[in-house]
Amino acid sequence: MSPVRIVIADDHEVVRKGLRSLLEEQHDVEIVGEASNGREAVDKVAVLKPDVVVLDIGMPELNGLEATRQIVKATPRTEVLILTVFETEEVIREVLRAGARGYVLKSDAGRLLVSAIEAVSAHKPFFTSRVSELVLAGFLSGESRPESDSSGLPLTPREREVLQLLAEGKTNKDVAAALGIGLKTVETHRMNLMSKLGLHSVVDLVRYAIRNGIVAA
Amino acid sequence: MSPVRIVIADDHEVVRKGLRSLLEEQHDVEIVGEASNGREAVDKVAVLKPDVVVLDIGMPELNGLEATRQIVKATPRTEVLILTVFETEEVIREVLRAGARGYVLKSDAGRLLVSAIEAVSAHKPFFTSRVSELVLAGFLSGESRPESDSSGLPLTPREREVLQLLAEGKTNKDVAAALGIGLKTVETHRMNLMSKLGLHSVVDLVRYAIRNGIVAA
DNA sequence: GCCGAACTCAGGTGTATCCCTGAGGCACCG
DNA sequence: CGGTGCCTCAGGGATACACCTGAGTTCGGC
Repeated sequence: MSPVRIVIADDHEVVRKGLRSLLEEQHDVEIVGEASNGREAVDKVAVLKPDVVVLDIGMPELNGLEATRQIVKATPRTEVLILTVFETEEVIREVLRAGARGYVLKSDAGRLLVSAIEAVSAHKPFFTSRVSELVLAGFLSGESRPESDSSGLPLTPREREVLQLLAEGKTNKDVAAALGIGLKTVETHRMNLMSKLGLHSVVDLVRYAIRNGIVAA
Repeated sequence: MSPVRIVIADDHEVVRKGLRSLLEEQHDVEIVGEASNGREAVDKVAVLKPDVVVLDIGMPELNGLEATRQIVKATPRTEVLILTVFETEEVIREVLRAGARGYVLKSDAGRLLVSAIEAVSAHKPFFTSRVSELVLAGFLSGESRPESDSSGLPLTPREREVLQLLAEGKTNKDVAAALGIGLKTVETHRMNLMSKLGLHSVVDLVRYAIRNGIVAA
């Protein structure tokens, strides 16, 4: 059986070289190319047509999400395996929807990455446990429990507005004044936000808002 | 000549394993330990007393800056080499001032990391070119001020520690438990923090911590 | 014209926070 | 050996937040 041919895309050279070294310890894989941004990844995959491309999400030029879309379209026989630090539900859902078959967090064990490559190269999906939870929750909420929506929901415009103001450091009272609505209404929005996002404090809301670009850090 | 003994600290397992694999290709280095957060790094360095500790900056529990301070104080014979994605002047200055001897960006070449370890293990400083520019610029632009300090009041080590834990979403009670101190003590630290920084809520503290790289967003 | 989704508001209970004052132990330093 | 800075902890009062239930409005769509 011929070795699994892989292209690695990550904007940090040290990380790429580390991954290359780590993966080449396996005798049945071959790193045929590297890319330091999304556009380069798309091009190299199109030329080299590897079995698997390992993609980071936070990359310049073209991010991993958009790169996934283009690779899936242009080189459908190459499987996409995401390797990143992001673990917010939005990002995971979007990238899986775009066609990625695997999702591994950088905080996961190195051995998991090897397993993920084995699985994905055999055209089987592979998710890290934390990602699996989210995928499963989305599956359940879509299939059996129509009402339980602790995840997988869009925020309403008003909720985003409240979230942004809260993340800017305003108190409930400040937000109420800014929007010209009652204090209790703001509290309701905040409660709904935390419920939808699975968070439990303003601090978490702020971190979420910054991570998702709703406010600048 | 005996091999250079190294401890690696990075919160991403995949990255640690990659670095280990990359560095062990050199016959003259030995990875004697790994840590996934700053506190663990400080502890392992104290026990293992390696020649070099490779530290990431964005780590939970205790960030790389604070870890550097504690390592330099507790285990002065171990040289600190920073390996991170941060390249803002403020962060670089702070960590070098804290006692780090080397600074390499994750976007730099893997070969540079090897060179850096060689230099640092020989007790010689090593900077990436981009870092060198900043260091030089700072040197030229008159680092004449004695040691008064950057902006406003200096935070004590304990305060920075409390700040980071709070910014990670922990409540006062959580922080008290994590540090093994009383709830009231945490409240005092928090009060002093807000007073020193001119802030008035935990949300502001979180934003401050993220802006200044004390915690990752 | 009814239904659902979004927005609005209220009451209540418990916990967390903010801010103040005060104070003991400890290490370092002139 | 007294001073200073840091860490530790306490009491208490005012405010804000977390979580719950319930409910009226508007507006667009089937």
